[in-house]
Amino acid sequence: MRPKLNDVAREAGVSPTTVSRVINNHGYLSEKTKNKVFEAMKELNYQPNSIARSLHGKQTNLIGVLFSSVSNPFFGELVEKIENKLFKLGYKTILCNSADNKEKERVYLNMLIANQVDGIIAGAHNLGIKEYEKVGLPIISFDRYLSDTIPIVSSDNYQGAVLATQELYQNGARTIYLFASSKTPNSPTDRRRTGYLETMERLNLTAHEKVISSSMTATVKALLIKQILTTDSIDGIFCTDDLTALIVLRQARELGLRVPQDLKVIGYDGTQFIQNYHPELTTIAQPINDMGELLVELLLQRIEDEKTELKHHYVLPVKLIRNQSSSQFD
Amino acid sequence: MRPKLNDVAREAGVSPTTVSRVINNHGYLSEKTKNKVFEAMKELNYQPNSIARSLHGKQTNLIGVLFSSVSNPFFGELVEKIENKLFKLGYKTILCNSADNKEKERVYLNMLIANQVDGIIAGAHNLGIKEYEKVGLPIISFDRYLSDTIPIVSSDNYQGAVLATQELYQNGARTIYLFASSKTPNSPTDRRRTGYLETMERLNLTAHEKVISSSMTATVKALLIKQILTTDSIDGIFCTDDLTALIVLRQARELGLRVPQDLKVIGYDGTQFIQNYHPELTTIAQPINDMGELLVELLLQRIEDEKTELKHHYVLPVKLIRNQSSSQFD
DNA sequence: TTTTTTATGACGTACGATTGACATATTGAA
DNA sequence: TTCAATATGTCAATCGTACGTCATAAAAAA
Repeated sequence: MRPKLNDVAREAGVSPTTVSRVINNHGYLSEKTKNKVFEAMKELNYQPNSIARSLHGKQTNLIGVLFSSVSNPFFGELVEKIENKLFKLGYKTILCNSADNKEKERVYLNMLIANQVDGIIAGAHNLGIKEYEKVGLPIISFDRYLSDTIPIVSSDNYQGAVLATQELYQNGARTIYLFASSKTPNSPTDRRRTGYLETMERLNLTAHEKVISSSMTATVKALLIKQILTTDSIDGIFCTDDLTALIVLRQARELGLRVPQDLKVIGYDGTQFIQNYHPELTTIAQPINDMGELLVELLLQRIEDEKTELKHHYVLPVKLIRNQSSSQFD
Repeated sequence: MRPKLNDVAREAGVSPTTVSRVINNHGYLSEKTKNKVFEAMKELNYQPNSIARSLHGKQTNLIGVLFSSVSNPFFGELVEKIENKLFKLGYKTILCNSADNKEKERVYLNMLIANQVDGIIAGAHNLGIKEYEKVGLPIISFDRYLSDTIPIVSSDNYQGAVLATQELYQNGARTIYLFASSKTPNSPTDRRRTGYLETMERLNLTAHEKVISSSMTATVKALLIKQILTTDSIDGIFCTDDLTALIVLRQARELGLRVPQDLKVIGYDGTQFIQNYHPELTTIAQPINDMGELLVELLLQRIEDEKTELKHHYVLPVKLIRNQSSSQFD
């Protein structure tokens, strides 16, 4: 049986109240007593039962972190940043991988409520506004609109797309395609799409959109992309995520297309992973670190004071990482 | 204020006791009352406060999942499997990224205890046996020895190394190097090392070991590897992880070494990610799915009955995934 | 009709810690 | 010496739920 507050009191030769006071640093306390109590705690390897403390209305210091999947390096890295920051501030991360499953997301949401989490960082959004609004907990959303009261943190998707399209253009591409992972409004991909479309228009070029759905397996994506590369005559592709860009590079190589001479490719996300292991890929890097920090920062502000005025949308700048896949002399 | 059991009782026009009975399906209950209660629960959007339930001695249904980092695709995928399985069985995952930091790991361990987790899956091990033994909770370890009482789940590291080395040999390599991510006993890498060494001996070949420390950045690794490839005359490399293998492939390409003609390379892990995005790499695939399932399975057995007899070491079979990096005709 | 079985309510205690009210003792300063 | 500040103890209520004990009533079986 784990030791409890009373055991510590007995061990230290003080009253339970005093032990509680020491733990919470509450009221008058002499150094001597404090030390006695601390020693007793160490001796018994005592950890205050946070369940009991939470029941008292104290915070649980639990934060629900809801993403579709951590096996995607982008989310893996973002979740890692978030977890790190939360840990530093004394919070614990409950990891929820919704796998883009509406039902799972709903169950998770309820579970988080039942577990009295202090707040939620939501990076998976398959549910409607209503479901999120009735949660009644501080929520910060990553990169997607949930409701008018839930702040959003995202990278500058529009500007990223503009940069990407311009980069392709400046390096000589004229038949520039967009490979988008989905085509849903309210999704970040859609701002990237808009950025692409408007830039193409400004450049007086014809836009070409292809949806490479994120629900497809890599093999199917590869097949589809190979087909597009074979039938269409393309010299520039902006992929709304790096992983799709990797497939494009591979298919291009297999088809004997030279990159960047025949085909310029640019991705989006710019994870550390991509930078480390695919330094040939030009990409729009999201500020993963800053986004993680900000998500946590804002959430904690809301937790400390639920009436804190927050902007509805925090847009963080992106950065073009120019590499060989778009520019011969990088 | 969130609704409580009493509110539900009032709403449903029954006694609190009855509501509790409905929730826990305890004692005699008519369909009619059940429905009334369920409707009231839905009406008020009521979620039993799991904090309060836990305090009452029930399980918390929280599991601590301790790994060094989820941004590494291998751990990302494994954690995802674990989280999935746990979720299916009604458990919640508290994610802990120790970042190979001893202090962080210790703090996390204490935190998990304070949070009354029902058990721990430990995939980060920088602490000594004692620290893990005094946790006093069901623990299952991934791929590393923690103590005599803590079961281990791992892939067949020895056999994997044997397969890898043989594969290189059978494809003609004779100067076969081992690129190991560390050189600590008790670590899985060490069994891979042993497998390599013994196979080399059996083949009457001279072993060559190089440590490519996992604490180095990708750039430094690349530099070091380039140097080795330049000075030493090598025709086969077994890397104890896939990411290092990727760097080797890239450096070889930059040095004009043809793979697999001049140099054969084989990695270890075989994540879905590698299979999707680097289908050229021959690798020893760990059964990530099975390992995740087994880790959870064993842990829950221990939780349900702490005296369950478990084997001390569960070794799951690995599979050679033969691709172009080791064999010209794959 | 009598006895079981089924269905619900009322009440109290427990889980482990927090916290306020109140009492008492030991200091040190005025 | 006397008052205030400091230091500790006792006691009880509280958080939201679970569940055992009793009591009671209705429905079903004997």
